[in-house]
Amino acid sequence: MEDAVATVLRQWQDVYPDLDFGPVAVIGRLNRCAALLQQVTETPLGREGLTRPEYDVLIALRRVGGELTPGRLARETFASGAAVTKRIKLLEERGLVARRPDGRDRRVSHLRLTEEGLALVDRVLPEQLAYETGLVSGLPEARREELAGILGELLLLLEGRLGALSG
Amino acid sequence: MEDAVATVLRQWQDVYPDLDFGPVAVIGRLNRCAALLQQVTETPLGREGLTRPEYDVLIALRRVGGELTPGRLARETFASGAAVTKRIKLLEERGLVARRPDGRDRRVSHLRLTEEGLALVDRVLPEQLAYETGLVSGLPEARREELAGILGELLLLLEGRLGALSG
DNA sequence: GCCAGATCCTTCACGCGTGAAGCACCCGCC
DNA sequence: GGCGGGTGCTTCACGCGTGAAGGATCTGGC
Repeated sequence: MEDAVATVLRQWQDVYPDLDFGPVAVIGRLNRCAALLQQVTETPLGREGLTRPEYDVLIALRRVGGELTPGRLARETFASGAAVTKRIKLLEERGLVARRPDGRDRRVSHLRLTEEGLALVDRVLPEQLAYETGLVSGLPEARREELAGILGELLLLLEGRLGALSG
Repeated sequence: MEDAVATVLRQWQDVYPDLDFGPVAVIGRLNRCAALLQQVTETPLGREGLTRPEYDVLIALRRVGGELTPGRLARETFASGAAVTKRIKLLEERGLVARRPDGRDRRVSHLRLTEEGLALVDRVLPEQLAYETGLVSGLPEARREELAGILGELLLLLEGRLGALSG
């Protein structure tokens, strides 16, 4: 029994026997895992009427425990400014997030969770966590830690590399 | 020096000391790695005027070595039928892909790479592969293989789980 | 033969993210 | 003190993917 990417790799080796598809074994699987996970992890959030990116905004605010400016929020959730503007708009309309103008700099505002937003996160986050635990629970504990460790190394590399490219 | 997800995990442990964020260490990093990689791997393709999904269509046709129906192509690239329809349309207009009606079943058609499409793939794929090799080359060979292995296990699990959910 | 239901692809309306442009505002220099 | 450049957010037009609906075609049972 092999995974979908393993099948693809065998096909490639037949087509281009001289090329090394090693990176595809990593990157292809990474992309595929992420795609499946994103598809699936939206399911429990969907029951609360949230998308993943919206949830990401809410939990970013919860995580820092205080207020964030739109710009900080964009950096915190790895999203573009324009995307954050739209998401904030929706979350504000739903009463989950509130805005407070800055006294000194009138370009910025400060965002925080409302009572309702906080309650939502405190309710949903444990559920979501339990759900995600179930998704990876097929992998033994030691294997999961190994995976998290190597992904951490890779992530550090990629962040460095991207930082070098974009700024 | 820690990666971005490690920072986030520390914040979470302060906010909810009783919850286990183990799955986030895996899933969060996976998503973040995939996001960075997708952003970055489009760069060399962009020089050829291709998006990642378009490239995926082309290489799927190259990989199987023959013709594919739109439906097969959708399954092969893990995309929706509607998305494939649009992509085929563009690739046809650019002369990279050609369509041949089926003699027996007039609902379907068979897609193949044109000469030009084949030449494009044979030129771009090695470049792309070299580029991707560079991206993961910071990780030692053994570590990469370990990563590919564990990701394969996880992928197999997720594919099984998703298959169970969706049919 | 023919009809019901299944299959395959395409079309449609819509939502969401994007990069570029726009706008308001702050700061440092002269 | 005012002006140029920089910063922070929002708006805009657009592209792309999505799920649902549509339309054409095949197939099996009668």
